[in-house]
Amino acid sequence: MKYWLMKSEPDVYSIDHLMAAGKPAIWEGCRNYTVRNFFRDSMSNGDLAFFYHSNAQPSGIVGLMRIVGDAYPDPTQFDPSSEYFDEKSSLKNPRWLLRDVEFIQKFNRVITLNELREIEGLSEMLLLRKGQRLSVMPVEEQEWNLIMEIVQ
DNA sequence: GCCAACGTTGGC
DNA sequence: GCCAACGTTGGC
Repeated sequence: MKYWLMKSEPDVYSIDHLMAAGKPAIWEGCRNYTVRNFFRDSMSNGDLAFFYHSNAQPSGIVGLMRIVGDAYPDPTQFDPSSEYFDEKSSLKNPRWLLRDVEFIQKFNRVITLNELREIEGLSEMLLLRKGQRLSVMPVEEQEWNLIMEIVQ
C-alpha cells in the first residue's frame, strides 16, 4: 500500500464533485511525464490519496480517496474539443495515462498548506518543497500518519 | 495579476 | 546533447 497526494483546482474539480459522483471518477488531464510515470509504474489499485485543493482559499488537503483499478490512456488526449487534447498523441501510442479514483471521506475542515508547514516531521515533505509543482506526488507513510493524526 | 521555479520544446 | 526561449504551476 502506498500513499499519494493529488492536486486539483476546486474551481475545476473539487472534492465535492467527487463526493457527488457516487462512483469512481477519472483523474484526467495530467500532462506531466513524471506524473504519467507515477500512474504507470508506482501507483497500485487500492492505494490511498489525499485530495488537495490548489489555487484555493485556502489551499490544502480536504479529504481522502482511493485509487481504483489500473492505469489506462486518458481519453481527453484524443478529443479535439477537449482542452487536454494532444495532437502528438495517438491511439496506438498514447502519451498520457490516468487513474480512476474513488471518494472515501471529506474532512470536516481544510488542512491548510500553512498548517502543514508548521507540523514537525513534515519538513521533508515533497509538497512543501520550494518550487515543487507536481500535481500528483507520493507521500511517505510517516507523513501520511502524522497528517491523519490531526484530522482525527 | 505577479513571479519564482521548474518542465518542455526545438534549433543547432 | 546543449541550452535559450517559452509555457505552466500555484502560492501569494
